[in-house]
Amino acid sequence: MEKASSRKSVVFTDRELDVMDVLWREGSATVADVRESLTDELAYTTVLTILRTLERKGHVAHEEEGRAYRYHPLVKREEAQEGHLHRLVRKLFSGSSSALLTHLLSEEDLSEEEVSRLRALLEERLG
Amino acid sequence: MEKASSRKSVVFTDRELDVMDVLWREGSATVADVRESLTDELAYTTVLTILRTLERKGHVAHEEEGRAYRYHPLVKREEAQEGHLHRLVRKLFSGSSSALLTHLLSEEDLSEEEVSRLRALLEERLG
DNA sequence: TCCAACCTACGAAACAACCCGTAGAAGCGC
DNA sequence: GCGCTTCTACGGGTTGTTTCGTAGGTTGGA
Repeated sequence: MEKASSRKSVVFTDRELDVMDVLWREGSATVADVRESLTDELAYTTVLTILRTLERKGHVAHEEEGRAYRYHPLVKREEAQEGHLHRLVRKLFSGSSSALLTHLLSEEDLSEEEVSRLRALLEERLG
Repeated sequence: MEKASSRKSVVFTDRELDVMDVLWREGSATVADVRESLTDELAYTTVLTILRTLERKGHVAHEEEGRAYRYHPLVKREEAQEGHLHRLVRKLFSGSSSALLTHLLSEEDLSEEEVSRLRALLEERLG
């Protein structure tokens, strides 16, 4: 009997990611906080709706703070990164992480500093 | 005046990716071909609809072959990889490619061979 | 007290993704 | 010719995303 990992990979929509990004950066935030931190100008109720959706999906929770709600993330940024990354690898890179890495190394513009940091990481990995 | 890069980054939906994957692997394919190559069992017309959508979006084109259509991709897999990757980096990794690389190196299971291949790539990059 | 400001709840419109059924054209076999 | 198969065209249903307006509650101050 296959006992699969019961953890479902975490994936967000574009707008949800914008909102989650604020929560991850600030730790927690009210609706007004989120709205102010977003680069796109959205109506107050729009932000609230997104947060309510995220809560329904189990990605955030809230507690009352005065007459407002304070929302905080229930999933870590790292989990989302992993979820989206796995998806990308599976769907576009034929399941090969190294193909993605190769692509990144050759296509993206990395600073000298970044390159050498990666090299250090690889060395450690090989060590 | 800001003259932005006129190239819009190529992004596909999940199902579209499934279909594009077939076209990229086979070079070109008829509706029936695509349908057979897909792992999920979809109705014939469903596959056709997806292909027509992709054509409307300018991602594939077709020519007649006998009484059927033969579809072929207009965008390269690499372009899609780049598009999705950029999106991921921008939305989840704060625009830092190296953060993604670091994540990949530490989290994913890479074979020894893959690791050394990457090291070679990195050396080349540094040289 | 009463109004303006701010909050949540709710509904709904617009659009896209996803899936498929039916209609109708075209060809093959008998 | 006639029926069966195979193909495209088209429309529609369901669900999810995104956006916002309106309603109604609460609070702080004039």
